[in-house]
Amino acid sequence: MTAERLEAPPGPKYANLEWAQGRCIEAVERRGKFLILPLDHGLELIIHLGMTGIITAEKPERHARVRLLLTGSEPRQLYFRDTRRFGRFLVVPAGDYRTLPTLHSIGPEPLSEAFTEAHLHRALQRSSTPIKTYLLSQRPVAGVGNIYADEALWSSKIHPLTPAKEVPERKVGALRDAIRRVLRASIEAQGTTLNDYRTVNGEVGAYLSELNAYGHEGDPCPACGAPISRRVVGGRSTFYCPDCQRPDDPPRHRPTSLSRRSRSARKPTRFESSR
DNA sequence: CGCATTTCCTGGTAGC
DNA sequence: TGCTACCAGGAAATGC
Repeated sequence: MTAERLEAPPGPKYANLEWAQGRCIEAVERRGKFLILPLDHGLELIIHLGMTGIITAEKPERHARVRLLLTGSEPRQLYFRDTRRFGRFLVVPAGDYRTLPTLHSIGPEPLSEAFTEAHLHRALQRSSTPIKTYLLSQRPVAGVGNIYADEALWSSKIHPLTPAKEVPERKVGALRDAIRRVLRASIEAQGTTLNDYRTVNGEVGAYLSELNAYGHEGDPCPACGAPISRRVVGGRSTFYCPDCQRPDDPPRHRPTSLSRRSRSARKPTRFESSR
């Protein structure tokens, strides 16, 4: 194969493409959101699609960053198109992730047996950063992005600003299960298309219609009817139910319209008061 | 080291 | 219509 840099400036996001010259792709693997393609001669091709990246056999009219020439018995061309340049496409010595620090500290695959409640509990004990931000760091578990962090926290009734180590022990199992359930369901629906995302076959993902919190500011919470709130956490849009996801214990029973009314006059929660 | 904030990047759109 | 301002977010860089 060969890999040719097209509309892409020099820099760490598209590094060492010349090393791919003459190499063979030996496998296609994945860790979290990173694609890892082991090459011969002890190299690896690392691809991260970012927000808008896609691998396509058709030459894109715009934003083609890399062209791969596969020189097998049946030569093929593949293009990496990446409108917003949030993606990466680079060659590294196998396992040398010095320019990809997230791959150093990435957590277990969410759908693997390694991602247990005990693992998540231990991981959460290590950080006092807000649980939402910590999930996005990829450290406790791989592959959770902004949408699925919000959905999993909504499902497990955890306020996104809760310091990771303060997530109640009894909710850790629910969070682990919610992460797995949400990711499985989204994969089943071919992902979530807000604007740009397309599957490898060019189709939109249908999980958008299954979202309970993300993007639903002001809409009634599907669980309790309270309006979904939005605020910025760690620089990212964050949607949550201020009633289901209270910092302290959630209601024990399904709320009635009477108890909802009474809660609307409740004192601000610890996170609301620090705004 | 931990944690918070800023940066990268383009296209779509709200508002005037 | 044309302009500016802002928003979307994964991961790295920067600041303290």
